[in-house]
Amino acid sequence: MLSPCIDRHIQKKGIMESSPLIRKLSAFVALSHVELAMLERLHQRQRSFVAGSDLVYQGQSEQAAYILAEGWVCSYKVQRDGSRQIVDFQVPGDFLGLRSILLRTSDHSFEPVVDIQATEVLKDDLLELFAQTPRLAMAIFWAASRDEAMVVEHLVGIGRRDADARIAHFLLELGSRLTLVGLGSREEYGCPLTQYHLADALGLSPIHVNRVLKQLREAGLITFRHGRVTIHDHSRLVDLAEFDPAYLDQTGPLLK
Amino acid sequence: MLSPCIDRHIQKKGIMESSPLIRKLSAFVALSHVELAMLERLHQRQRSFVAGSDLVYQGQSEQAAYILAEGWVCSYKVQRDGSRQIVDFQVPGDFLGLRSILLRTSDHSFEPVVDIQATEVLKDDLLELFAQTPRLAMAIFWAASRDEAMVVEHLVGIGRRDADARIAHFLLELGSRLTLVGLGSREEYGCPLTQYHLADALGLSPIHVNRVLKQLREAGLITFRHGRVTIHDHSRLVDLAEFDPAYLDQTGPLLK
DNA sequence: CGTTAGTTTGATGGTCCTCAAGCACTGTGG
DNA sequence: CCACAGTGCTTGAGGACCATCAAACTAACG
Repeated sequence: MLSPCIDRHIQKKGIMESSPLIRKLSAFVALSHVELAMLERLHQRQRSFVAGSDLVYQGQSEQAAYILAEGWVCSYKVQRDGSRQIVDFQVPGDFLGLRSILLRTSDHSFEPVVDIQATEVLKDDLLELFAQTPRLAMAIFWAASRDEAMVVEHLVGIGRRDADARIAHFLLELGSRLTLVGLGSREEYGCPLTQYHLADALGLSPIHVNRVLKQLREAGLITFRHGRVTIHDHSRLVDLAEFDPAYLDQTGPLLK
Repeated sequence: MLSPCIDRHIQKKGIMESSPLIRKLSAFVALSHVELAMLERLHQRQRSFVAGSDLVYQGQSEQAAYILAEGWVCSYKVQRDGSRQIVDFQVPGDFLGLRSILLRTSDHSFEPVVDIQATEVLKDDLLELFAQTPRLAMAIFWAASRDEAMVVEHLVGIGRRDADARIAHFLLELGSRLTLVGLGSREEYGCPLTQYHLADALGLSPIHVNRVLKQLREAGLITFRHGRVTIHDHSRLVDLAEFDPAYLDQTGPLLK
């Protein structure tokens, strides 16, 4: 009667209080107990970082990645004139710096938006994981592919959508991502970003972001306020943003 | 006296007429003979595609990637209103659709800019390669990371650079990439793109692209004409574009 | 109660888009 | 040989979207 007991233990953890990463990867593969245990072992080396001071500096040449456990981070590049472009936000369950682990220098910086908890993952840990459990390797590669798809969609938004659609699309994407890891719903989610963050991410000025947010709010579509995003009319918002979540690829486990 | 002979054979191929992919990966790892042979074996299933008709359709769910041997391709997403955003261009030696191999649906389309030659790579071939030669897997993962870094830089360009700098940066990046695979020099390279391609890639209108190109030409910086890009004043152009090629990570073999 | 971070509003102007049309080159068929 | 259509490049005029400058307002916090 031992193994059922272990079963129940893991299942309980898996369903009740599983880490955001596990929830996310479960959208791709149904993870076995062994794989869950491997992932668990990865979560040693817990680190904390305070809001505002960078984790990784642009130009730094080190080889560590992180799994974000709690809080929000943004990755960005700064220009010579001081303006910055936020490339992406990381929410719990996301990897940080996975891409730059193989490039000679990190090509961008990470800044915690709020105080965060993250677990450090060394290059060698990852390579070992890849060698031992190919399915897990696939799952992590899937997560990386999904991250890149988000960057691509972001690119399309900045290149081809006007400010309204751009903001609407961005807030809808965040909603989907947070819902996947159990931190939001279709109607609302907590969001510690300022309007300046939105501006830096979307290639707009903070003033214009403010005006568009006001407009969306008064149109009864969405409210962005006091660290909370509330979606009043989901379908009209989707229509305005031309939001098609297919690129997020989170419609349920693919591999059994 | 057999193995030296083979040696010379491979070396000759390696230096004189090696494939663009091999030249590119050699910027990351110094490849052994075994690894070279593995790569060679990947180049079965040669395919040709004609300019204009898509390789992979947006929304298609299939799992093949390609290695581009000859010609140019662009990957793009179309909007509902018909405008399109080109995400990236692929030149010889580049992978196509490597990312979408794990996502349920391809999140973008590929269009050959000119007639192309490409070799098809199946998911399983790739997985087998990964299992057998970890160093080669690393090299391919490096190439994928580099591709993503280019998309990120592209994002920054559209978000934060004005039209002049954006075009200058774009043409400088192409020059660096082509030089790496032996298809260009610091001063010039062949380029089959139209001004419409530039517009679709850079989030500008074709009209504006034309005006800016004229301006850059008259300033004695760069000429984009008759399928050829000529860089007249490299350092001033780099300055205008704030071009820092670090993100391309092609400064020579990293792993011995 | 002053300071700071974040939000809000107004006025002005520039970059870049859209509409419109002419030009150059290439290939095609009468 | 020449009209022609098609593709790509070029130029002009007017206007939209969004940036910049300036400043008031609110809320949180020591």
